[in-house]
Amino acid sequence: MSTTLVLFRQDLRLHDHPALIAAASRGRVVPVFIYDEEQAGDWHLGGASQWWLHESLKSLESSISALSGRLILRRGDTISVLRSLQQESGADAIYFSRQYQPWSAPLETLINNEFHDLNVSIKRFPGTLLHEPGSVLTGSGTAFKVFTPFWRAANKQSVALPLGRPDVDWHSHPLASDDLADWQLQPDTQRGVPNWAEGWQDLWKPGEEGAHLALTDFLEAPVAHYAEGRDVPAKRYTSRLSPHLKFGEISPRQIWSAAQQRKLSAPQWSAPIDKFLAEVGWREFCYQLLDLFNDMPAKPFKQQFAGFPWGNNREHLSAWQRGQTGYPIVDAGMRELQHTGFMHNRVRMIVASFLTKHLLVHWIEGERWFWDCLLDADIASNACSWQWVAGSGADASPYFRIFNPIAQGQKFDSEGEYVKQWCPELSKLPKKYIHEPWEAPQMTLVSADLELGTDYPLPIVDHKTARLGALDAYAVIKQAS
DNA sequence: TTTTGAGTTGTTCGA
DNA sequence: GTCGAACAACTCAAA
Repeated sequence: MSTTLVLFRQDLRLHDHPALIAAASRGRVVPVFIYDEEQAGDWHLGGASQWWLHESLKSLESSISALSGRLILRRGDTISVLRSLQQESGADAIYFSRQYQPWSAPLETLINNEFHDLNVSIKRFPGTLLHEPGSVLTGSGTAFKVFTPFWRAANKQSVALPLGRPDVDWHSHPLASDDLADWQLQPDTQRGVPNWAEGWQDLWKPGEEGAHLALTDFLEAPVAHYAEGRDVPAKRYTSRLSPHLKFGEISPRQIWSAAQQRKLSAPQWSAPIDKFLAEVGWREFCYQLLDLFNDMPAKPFKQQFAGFPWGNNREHLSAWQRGQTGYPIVDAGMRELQHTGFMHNRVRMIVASFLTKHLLVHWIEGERWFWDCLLDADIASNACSWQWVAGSGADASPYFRIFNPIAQGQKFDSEGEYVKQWCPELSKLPKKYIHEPWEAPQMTLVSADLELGTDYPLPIVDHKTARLGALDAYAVIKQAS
């Protein structure tokens, strides 16, 4: 009887899991998750993501327990842990889903080398992307660097139907397993750590079941309004699937398949459903770009940006991080991020444009902050999106596209609902001034119980001046290219 | 090889 | 108040 170690990584699900299916078909299965803090180097899981990981593992643990199995948790160096687990369990194979982070391929090679001479079969399986990097190419065989043609070409390829959950003969040997709580992935108020994740339990339902609920709820009705609604941060017209997808609680092809079915049952919603799928397409696009350019998280994709005159104003960066820039839509977004581990997509663009263009702070600072604060922080999407906003990425936003935080607020949060939710000190301000409180007459401020500079900051930079400054800075790039 | 058309999400200015 | 043009030129992808 064969025994296979299934190494769970960012694929914390039991359905549509090719590695698990293959393992189940050959005999007993030992499900393992290894918490390796060194593996990703600078890009170890951020705080918010650690919270989610804890919850997601708890969920996977209980799903496996319900099927009379036991998820083995171990902490430490992946190779050493695998070596001892293989010995303890007598496994003759190790299966896992392929991952695409820059540090994943080297690790997979190490695993191969480690077990090569021990007669342990190492196999990796797809399951994290719709299209493997390298499988969607231009006519001349190169990677696409523009999204639209990439997605058109990708859509000409078929996507297989998702697979079901296999019947698994779980290994019953008493292997030692860590207690999840000992990993201290979450703030521990008993140890005096402030509970920055207060209330997150009510906002999110990590785990495979929660992922499918989110998908079903979204496709049930909100998706109908997706095309325009996704731009309104006060409304719930986005899927909020990103953290589930990041941890692989749901696979992109499960999403793809459910969306295609929805197009059949609600053909009138085909357009917004395709719009939604294009966002899944962006995730694919980002991963194939990362595959093409491993340094994406730290280096500009466009060479000429290496000499960009970024400022390094720590006070500006700190005001941005704390949601104290004096621009309500920016501050609301940054506070939503702090309080929920999430930020609405439209607002992500606004705050990112503000940091990189108004404040001329290097995009990598924003990338790092998002990495720590976002539940859905994903190495490919995060890096590509920051570079897209900054202008240094593939298919990037042109340099002169500088979001006006006042106009964006007025356009997408016209009633000021979103701002009032996250910046309660502005809640009595009439909506005429909600996106530019400094324009309000003194009388209005008094009756709104608001003293600018005390209750809420004055703008840390003037929009018009900052915009011109950004255009100047980008002129340097023009000359360089 | 050369040519041609197109490219996620915007803003400002002036008619 | 609304609308179109300018912003600036480049790179990509396909014919």
